[in-house]
Amino acid sequence: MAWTEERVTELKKLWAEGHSASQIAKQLGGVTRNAVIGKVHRLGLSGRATPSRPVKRPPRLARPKPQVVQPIAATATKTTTATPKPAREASTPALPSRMAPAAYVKPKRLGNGDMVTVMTVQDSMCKWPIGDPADPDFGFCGHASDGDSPYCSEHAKLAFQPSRRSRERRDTYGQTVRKAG
DNA sequence: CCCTGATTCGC
DNA sequence: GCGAATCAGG
Repeated sequence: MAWTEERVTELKKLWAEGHSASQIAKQLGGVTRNAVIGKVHRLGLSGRATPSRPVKRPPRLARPKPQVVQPIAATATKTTTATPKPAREASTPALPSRMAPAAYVKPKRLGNGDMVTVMTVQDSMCKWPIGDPADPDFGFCGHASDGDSPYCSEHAKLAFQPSRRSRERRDTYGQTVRKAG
């Protein structure tokens, strides 16, 4: 497929609209995304609004030649192919930068008893939810958790009950909940 | 493993 | 000029 003026125009348009190279290639048809990118570069309109990163990588080495077929030359000039083992780079001295644990924030009385909030709950504290997450007063139990459990011994019992009869219907919990953060 | 754009280079 | 191969990264 040749790059006719029309196709180039379309390419420019789609590219300007922010479509990805693969999208454009798909729409134009007959070309791969590589072709699109190549054309885009040749047209000199490569850097639009870079989707994510500025990406400034150092110059890449020239494309190594695969040299798939290697018929044995009559005049064997190359005797041995030295295979230099890439010496293991010196490992970066790991910085012992360990973040100091956040200062313990003593749960204040929020009018919710011993409850802690999402801001104050932390490790070793029972994370059993109290109240409605949508509620401003929502918080957690906050009692000492039971070992590895995220809950205190009391709530752990509630949290890990064997099974609820059976989950006859799985309607409510499909994949609907995803961004309830 | 999916995707993205970037680059090189044989054609 | 073209685009596959490859790279570098999200």
